[in-house]
Amino acid sequence: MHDFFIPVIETAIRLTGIDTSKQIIIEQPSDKKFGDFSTNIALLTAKENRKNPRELAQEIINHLIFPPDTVAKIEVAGPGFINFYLSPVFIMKSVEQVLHDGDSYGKVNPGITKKAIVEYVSANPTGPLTIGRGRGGVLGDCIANILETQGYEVTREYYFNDAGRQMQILGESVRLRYLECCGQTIEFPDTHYKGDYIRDIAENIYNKYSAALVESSDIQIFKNSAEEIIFTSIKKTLDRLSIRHDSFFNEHTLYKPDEAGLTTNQRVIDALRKNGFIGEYDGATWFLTTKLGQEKDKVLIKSSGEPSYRLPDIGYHISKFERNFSMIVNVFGADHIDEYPDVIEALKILGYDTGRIKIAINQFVTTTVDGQTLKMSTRKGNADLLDDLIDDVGADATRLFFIMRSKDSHLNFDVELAKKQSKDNPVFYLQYAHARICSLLRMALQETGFDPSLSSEHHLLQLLTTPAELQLGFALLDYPDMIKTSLRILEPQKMVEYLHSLAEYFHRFYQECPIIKAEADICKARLFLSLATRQVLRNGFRILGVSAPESM
RNA sequence: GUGCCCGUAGCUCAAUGGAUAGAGCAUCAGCCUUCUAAGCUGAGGGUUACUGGUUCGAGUCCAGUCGGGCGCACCA
Repeated sequence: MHDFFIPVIETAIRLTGIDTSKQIIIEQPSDKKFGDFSTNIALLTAKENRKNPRELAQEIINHLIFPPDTVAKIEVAGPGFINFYLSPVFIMKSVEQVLHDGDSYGKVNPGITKKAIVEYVSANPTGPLTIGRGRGGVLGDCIANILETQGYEVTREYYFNDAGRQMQILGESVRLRYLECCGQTIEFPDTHYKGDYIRDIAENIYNKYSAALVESSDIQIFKNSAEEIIFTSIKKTLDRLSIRHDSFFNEHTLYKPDEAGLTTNQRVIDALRKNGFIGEYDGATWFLTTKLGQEKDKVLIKSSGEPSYRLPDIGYHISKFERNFSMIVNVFGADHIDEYPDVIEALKILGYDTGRIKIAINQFVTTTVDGQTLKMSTRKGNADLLDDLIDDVGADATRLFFIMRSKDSHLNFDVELAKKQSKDNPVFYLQYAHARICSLLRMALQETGFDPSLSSEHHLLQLLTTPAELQLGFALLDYPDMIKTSLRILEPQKMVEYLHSLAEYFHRFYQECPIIKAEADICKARLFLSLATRQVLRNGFRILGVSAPESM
């Protein structure tokens, strides 16, 4: 609706002859008695123009020209707000638009395709996915879904490294468990992976090779088997939550020389060195971040000659730029919070437009079962596993619970609540609204022969004028704006909140307005309104990755 | 010690710098011979951790204090 209001207001301001350097903001007042939309532009510009805000607001109003049957009332209120009230006809015409657009309602048709990349999960294959990773996975998936509705061609990417020290330790951990399988008594170091899955992998190898590998000190076969088994299990877990990736980017790619014989890592070092940000001491190569005001320099190449994770990370982001993504979204957990500023700084030095990069950091998840909190750590092997959670509460509840709170809030996942098949569980509230509409439409077909596809009768919607109907209609009209907001702040939680209100408005409408029992035209109009509501619920559910049951 | 996140109703959480801070759960009182009561209506419940500052206007921005979480490796 911003596009609807802004040009008209801009014109009016120009006609009043005042300074318009301030940006015009259209907002929805918290209370409907202040209108459907409102702007504070008179308040913002009054001082610099030495005018009384209320008088200025009235002057602006005098020059506002909206198309007929759109804005029913405009008034000055409070200290100088301009409040707009939409006409019922306008609201109901928007509902016709929902029915017309169907699955595309809320989507933006791009003139030029913009490319976006969303990187999420990106767990190295050292163990099964934890609940914490799951939150990031669902968050990333939803952000990617939102981007797709806004005209982006989205690449969903998983970045991983199967070469580093952690993978060595993984291989060693499996080898030790294998030796146990062969009857040896071993001492298991604290630094190694202790989870039961390591034993399973070791047994798997033992079943295949018996004791043939006992003498070999080569851990390659242990590492490789572990990687294969673990990666398969990670993908399977993600699949259960409908989280998918188009591209798995192995860090190894960055170690391959180009035509000039240089690896990406070498190119990064050279470019940073040219700009004076590389130093060599203590046998290592450093990114001189102290020059940027940080406390410590950061190692790029270890004294062993291997790159630290930071160097390929920079190279990886260069690859994102070289693949021409106009928006680059990185989703990761709060434990990686210190990782990205260095990468951004390096990219800035190298001349990349870091404004394209958006970081979405999700805070941790604590799960409570019977009031007890569980904590996770992959290495100690006491991780709370994502698979167990899905087994427990199902995919819909898992997804919805992960994103029904803002990503910045430390999520408290109440397992008992998510398990409940009752109204306490927010998942059911949303799905129930959908199922109820489906049931209603089935009944309507049976009783009145209602045909949802009769678009020639959509104009009947304009007969609807009760507060409950208009409130519901307005919410449907608001859907496209809500998606845009959700994208701007990278926050699918907005969508959950919106759908909750939509469901609530529908239930109220259903309660107050007889539908099948109403007079024929009103009946049709109300069925169309229900149909439009179901459409928006479905579109929203699709973005969140929650199923839309036809009956419950 | 330091960087980031959080502190809002009994509990879990909302609130692009706007008007009287809102939902759900829990508590209490109503609504099914009528399209799904997994629903609806109403009531109670607040010094937005604290102290200053900026602003016409602060839960929101700035400074500081207190409390909780996560980081601060030549691990990723």
